Amino acid sequence: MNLRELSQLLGLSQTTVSRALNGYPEVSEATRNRVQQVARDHNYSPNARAKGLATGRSHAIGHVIPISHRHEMVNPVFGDFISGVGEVYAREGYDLVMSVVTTADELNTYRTLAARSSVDGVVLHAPLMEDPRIPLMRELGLPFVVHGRASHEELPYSWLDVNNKSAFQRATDFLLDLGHRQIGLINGLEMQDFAFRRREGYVAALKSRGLDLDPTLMRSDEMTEVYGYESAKEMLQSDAPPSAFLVASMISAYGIRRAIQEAGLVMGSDVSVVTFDDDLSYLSNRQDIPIFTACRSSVRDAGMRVAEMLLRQIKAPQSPLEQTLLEAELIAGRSTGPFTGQI
Amino acid sequence: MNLRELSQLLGLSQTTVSRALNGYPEVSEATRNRVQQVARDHNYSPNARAKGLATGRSHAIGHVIPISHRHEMVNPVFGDFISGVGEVYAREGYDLVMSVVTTADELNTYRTLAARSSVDGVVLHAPLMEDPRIPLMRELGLPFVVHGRASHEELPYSWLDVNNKSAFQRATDFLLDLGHRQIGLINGLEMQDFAFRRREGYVAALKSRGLDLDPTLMRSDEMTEVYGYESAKEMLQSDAPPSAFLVASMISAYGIRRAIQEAGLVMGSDVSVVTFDDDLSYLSNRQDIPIFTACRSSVRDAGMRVAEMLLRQIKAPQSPLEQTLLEAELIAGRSTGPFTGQI
DNA sequence: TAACCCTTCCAAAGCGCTTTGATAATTTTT
DNA sequence: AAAAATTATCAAAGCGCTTTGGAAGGGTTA
Repeated sequence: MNLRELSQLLGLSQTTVSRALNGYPEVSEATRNRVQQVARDHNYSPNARAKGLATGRSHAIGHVIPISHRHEMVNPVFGDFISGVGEVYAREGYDLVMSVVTTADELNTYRTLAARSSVDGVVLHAPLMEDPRIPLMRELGLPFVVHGRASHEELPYSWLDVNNKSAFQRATDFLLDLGHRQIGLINGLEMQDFAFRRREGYVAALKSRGLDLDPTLMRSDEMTEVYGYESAKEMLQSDAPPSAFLVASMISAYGIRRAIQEAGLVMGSDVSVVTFDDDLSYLSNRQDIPIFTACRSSVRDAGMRVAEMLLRQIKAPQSPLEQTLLEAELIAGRSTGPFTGQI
Repeated sequence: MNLRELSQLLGLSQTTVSRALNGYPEVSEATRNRVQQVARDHNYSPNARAKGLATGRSHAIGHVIPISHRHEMVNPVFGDFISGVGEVYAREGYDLVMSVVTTADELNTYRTLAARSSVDGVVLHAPLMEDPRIPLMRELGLPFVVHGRASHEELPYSWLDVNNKSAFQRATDFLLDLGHRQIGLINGLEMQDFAFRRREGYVAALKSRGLDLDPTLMRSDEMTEVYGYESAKEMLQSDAPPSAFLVASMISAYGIRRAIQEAGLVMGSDVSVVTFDDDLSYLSNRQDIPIFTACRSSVRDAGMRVAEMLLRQIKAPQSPLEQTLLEAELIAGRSTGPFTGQI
């Protein structure tokens, strides 16, 4: 069922039917109702490609997911983020077009996306400190919003980010206030902007109390369970083991907890742990009393906000760029306690 | 840069340029090379919508992700599966169109997808035992492949599934061979076909040795860490605690391990655990010796195969339906050992 | 009654591509 | 050398929609 058939069925022109369905005023209420009714009865939906060709927009948003071929990591955060943006897109009638590409093809994928004009805008994920995608998007003239920030980017752009620095600074302060002095930092890959900023927060907190940094207490890698486990295990076996850990992901926190238990220690009394909690649905930390003390910021919520920002920008291209900085909550759970000197 | 501009630039007709770029034979090699060169120089890619409108196909595959609004769960398996299908789509020049919808809207989303003809085919996720999507897809005439199976569906359809029953039957046998008799089953939601089949495997193994089922040892729920923890904790506190657990996901297995450690027991000697391992990149169980004894089947690999099946079907609609049954490997790790009677 | 103005509808062009059916240009066959 | 076959190119139609620029029809006003 296409527009021509539908209009013949109704004894009206395509013009009138199109206007009736798209809410234009120059059609009487009576005909509009009749048209809508018949369209519904025949389960008519306009052909997406034809509509797009005529209007010049695709009503689709692009998400490019790079897979490094060394270790095909799919960030677990990704699912929840997508579910957040996806909900908004669905509500607003936009499609989500995803391209899974190798990091080598990434920039070309954006070029092609723009050249074929298959999307009206894109969301940039996991920015590096200096990210070539941002100037590229400007060059291509494609609306975009960055989830995160690129510290070294000088020109303005739209972004939404969690205040990673203040979150980790507060978390570190929290541990310091509990009396901990040896705090292990189990960070994500520090080429990623978020991880770099978290480290800055950790460093700032220590510095402001005049404490020295101990490089043996600072790790940076892909945030798996095993990484958390191995890092914590090694640190706990050292001569001056940390009495607390600050960790960048729930999954690695599980690993740290395992290392603590395996060492015959108790998390929350012997060793404290503070984690960053993206509030993932399958890795929930939400109990009566949360298992982990954590900086919490829902990545699903971030996805919804990013989507709204981008759609606003697409609908009103002249509107000013938006920047949103979210503060993570620091929620106290069972995994922290005062320094006991037991370790 | 569009086709008209490009052809003017070349002093050729649109026809010739189009044929040159699409590999048709009725154009000389000399002109073809010239056309391709100039197209590349000007970064020309044909407009996706115009091409789709002209050819009648979208070169896109739909994935509909339902979010139950009770608890906005995004299955962690999802990310790896998407990265698998996405890699194949990218290689074959297809887009991945994702719709995140509430379960209530799900069927209508498929209807709309078909009516607007925005995709050339769809992948069905997480089938129920009796799944209304399968007859609907037939009605809509949209090519589709199911990841999993629907036990109660009678007519043939394309699917790819892991042999969940034999996997859990082997796993149960493995535990029985080690001397365990009280085996806790921490299953997924049994309205899902895969979970139902896993349970069948567990039941079959017990029955074939003349053992009775103990309903207090069988749980079914969304597979979170806390679910694994709570279930194991309760079972271990009972009068006749299990000496082994069979669990449907790595995440819940983490929870079980935690409950075991917290009870002062050692996983792998006091209590054995076998899990299903989807080989997720961020939850890797791949060590020199795997942490968990597990039925392993890579969901990323499954995604790649599903995508290949679907694209084959789209390219040759008359070709017969394909059914693929994968066997999971049973890999021995550190989490299992002979029954000691210590529990 | 004529002139004018809304309201309601429509014919036709255009979006950027593919593809059909011809037409020139060249080569081969008779 | 003329006829036939092949090669290389093109003009134009069509995919299904939106949108521009009218044009009827009915009601008001002068």
